[in-house]
Amino acid sequence: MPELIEVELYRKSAARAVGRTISSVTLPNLTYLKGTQGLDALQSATHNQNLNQVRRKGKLLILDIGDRSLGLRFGMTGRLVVDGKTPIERLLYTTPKVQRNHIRFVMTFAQGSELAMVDPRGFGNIELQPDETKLGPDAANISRQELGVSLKNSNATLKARLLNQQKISGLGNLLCDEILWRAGLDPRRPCRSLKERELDLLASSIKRTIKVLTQRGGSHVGDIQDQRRKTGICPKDGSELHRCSLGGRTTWWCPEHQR
DNA sequence: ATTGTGGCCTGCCCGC
DNA sequence: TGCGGGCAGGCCACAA
Repeated sequence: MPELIEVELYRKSAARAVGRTISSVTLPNLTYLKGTQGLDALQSATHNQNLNQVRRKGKLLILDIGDRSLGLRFGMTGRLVVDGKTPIERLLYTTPKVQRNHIRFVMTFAQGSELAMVDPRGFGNIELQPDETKLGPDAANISRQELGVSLKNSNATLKARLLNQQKISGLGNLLCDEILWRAGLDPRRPCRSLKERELDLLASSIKRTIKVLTQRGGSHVGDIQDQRRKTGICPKDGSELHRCSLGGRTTWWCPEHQR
């Protein structure tokens, strides 16, 4: 469940390797390489090149290498390990143990040490020159006006739209539920039904929730996280939370105050 | 075009 | 006790 908050931690962790020279990359399973460029292209694009910068857009971590870019996607269970350290030991829905066959990608530096991706379920991938324009504005920086554009004229449910990385990037299932719970908005609402005042609320809830959960240390430490289960109770008003599937993801919300 | 669904894959938990 | 089914959710291919 690496969402924007976790990937931002990965970015900071990877930043320690900026300025190093890449001596080799290892990809135990070729299916982990996504896109049109093959292994040869990846190797020649990285060999003896410098890691110039590390950026993030949504859940995509971007390594600028020489004059190329390499995108890292972590799927549900992907962790970044830099110089043998990972900023997140415990990830929801997966084990903290590092198994050899879960190592999906290793970048070795001439200066020593390495940057690696560990991903038990293998839903993540890497891609040379990922198309960053496919991603909507980053949720951590999205403006009120951009949010309006992302949601307007859509019949999709609010929840599904917030999960759509092309419209707004970086939010995953847990963050979405927390954001909507805090904003008091029903996740099943069609986007186009939102009033201006409600969009204001949503925009500030996105900002606030990301800030608070970043301080707490992850997407999984929201106020309703412990209640995302059968007979879970709304921490605000004590109502029993409802559950349904929206955008293909399990959604929990409070029928009392989320309207 | 837009929106919804299923499947990828592994590990954990629950019930029989 | 041990096993198997269900579930977790990021993302893509595909369906309606």
